[in-house]
Amino acid sequence: MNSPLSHPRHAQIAQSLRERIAAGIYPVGGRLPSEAQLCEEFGTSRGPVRQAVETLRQEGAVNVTRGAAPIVRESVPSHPFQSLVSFTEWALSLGREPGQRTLELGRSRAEPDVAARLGLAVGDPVVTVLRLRSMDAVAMMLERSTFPVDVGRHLFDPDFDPDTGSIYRHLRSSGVDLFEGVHVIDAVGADAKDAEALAVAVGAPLLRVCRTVRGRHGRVLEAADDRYLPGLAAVSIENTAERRSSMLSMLVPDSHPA
Amino acid sequence: MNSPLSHPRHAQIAQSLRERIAAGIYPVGGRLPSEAQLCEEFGTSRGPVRQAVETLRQEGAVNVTRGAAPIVRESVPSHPFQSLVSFTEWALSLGREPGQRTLELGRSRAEPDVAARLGLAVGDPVVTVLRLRSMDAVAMMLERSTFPVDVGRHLFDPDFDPDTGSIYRHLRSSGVDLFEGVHVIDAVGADAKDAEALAVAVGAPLLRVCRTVRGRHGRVLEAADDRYLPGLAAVSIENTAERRSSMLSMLVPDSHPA
DNA sequence: CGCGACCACATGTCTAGACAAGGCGATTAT
DNA sequence: ATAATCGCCTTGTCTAGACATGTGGTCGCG
Repeated sequence: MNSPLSHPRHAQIAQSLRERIAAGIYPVGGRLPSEAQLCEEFGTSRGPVRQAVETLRQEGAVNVTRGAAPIVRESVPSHPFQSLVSFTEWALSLGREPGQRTLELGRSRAEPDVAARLGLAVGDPVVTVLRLRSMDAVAMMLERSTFPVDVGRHLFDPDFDPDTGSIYRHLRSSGVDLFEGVHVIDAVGADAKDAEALAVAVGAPLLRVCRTVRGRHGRVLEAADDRYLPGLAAVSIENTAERRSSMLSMLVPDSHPA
Repeated sequence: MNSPLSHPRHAQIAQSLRERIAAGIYPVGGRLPSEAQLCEEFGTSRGPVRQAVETLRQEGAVNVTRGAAPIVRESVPSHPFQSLVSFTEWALSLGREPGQRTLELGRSRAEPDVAARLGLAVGDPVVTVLRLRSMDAVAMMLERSTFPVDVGRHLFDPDFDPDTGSIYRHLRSSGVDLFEGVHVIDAVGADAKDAEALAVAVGAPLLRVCRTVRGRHGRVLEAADDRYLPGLAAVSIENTAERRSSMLSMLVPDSHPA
């Protein structure tokens, strides 16, 4: 019977703290109020307050130490899941104008590598998209995306224009539940298609991000290969000694060096 | 400091659960015992048990849903902080043999870019290391590392051999408290030094990881520029819709220095 | 045999209180 | 003036219990 239904108290408190930090009410380098003060202000016990502060700590917004109130960290804006999966959301969160030009869109049959990533058999039908993504009208990334047909068919909906809207927003509104993503990052030399679309020489270094997006029950809903122009984009990861990180691991291919 | 026996209960429970998952006692796809059962087994109230399960959830080891016991996820081994900062620890955690050859080691004066990252003035004295890192005797990465003098001076200790030991292990045992790291990842073309050390052509694509490691109070203790041969190493990041991630953000430089 | 309703059980959230351990400032001693 | 000390305050950990809410299997009905 809370006022904003379905939002638990700890989430409300966390959101309040986020907004106050963003507004400068709690300045960078300064301290948050103590848990006791927050308890009194929000009228709760320590549980929800501690959960809210813990959330902010995980987001990197505050530094928590025993014995003293949390310190507001220099702002590394944290990105919700959408920003990590959707180029459109990412650009908007940076205050920039996302753009896209669809170079190819159609049905085809899964190649072995894509089939493996999607969990399909080789030759199974899939939907593939090739889009050139830009930010503030500057070409930045070439996106090769592959969906199983029951997901990709939404891209042919009459109310969706792949040159205008965000694929992810459309998929979400179509009831596709994107839950988790794995990003594998490495460097590659531009192939012929990359070179033409991004206006670089063949073999020029590109930052490749292979995204594999799954639904809540683990089914792969998208396998993508994004190639970014270096210097325009980079991936930043932060971690501390306080906790293990499942979010980052460096991988070495199983195949041993030849 | 922290004796292993002084670990709080929730950490002990989390470690037990990790080991049981690794041993297959809780098989992948199966369910953990319910909180009530764990409470009884470990003789605690729900608090520590919930904290332990939450830790495993953040590490990506289990999927937690309301109404049913957590499901053990397909194992993506999570890496503690050390593995992300130390090439040696990383290699060992993969069961491989780390190697290194020190190409340069000495004192110099901070260039503008390094000075900015270390929080020093241009021309301040620093210690720089250039090492070729290998795994199972295969060259994999060229590491350019810079330390403030009061940190880097430990590299000249008579009991330390930069061609044998892990720099991080030595620094830690010298009392340097490495607490958090930021990794910025992009792609670059090999310069002359890279090309020679890694045996590739000038301009060949390399995966660059710029590490900035800080102590507990935010002081920068190391600024490094690691360049990996593509195909031998990649960075993997995982995140879900359940919570915001401060650990990954894609950056766009405001202006773009050569 | 198919299927919907139901219920036991699971996790999510919150309360109130207690003690332990560390930080930080004020006070005191050198 | 400087350094060590003391004590208050803050966070870390844990207990015991309560209610809300979602899952999944069972059982009965059609």
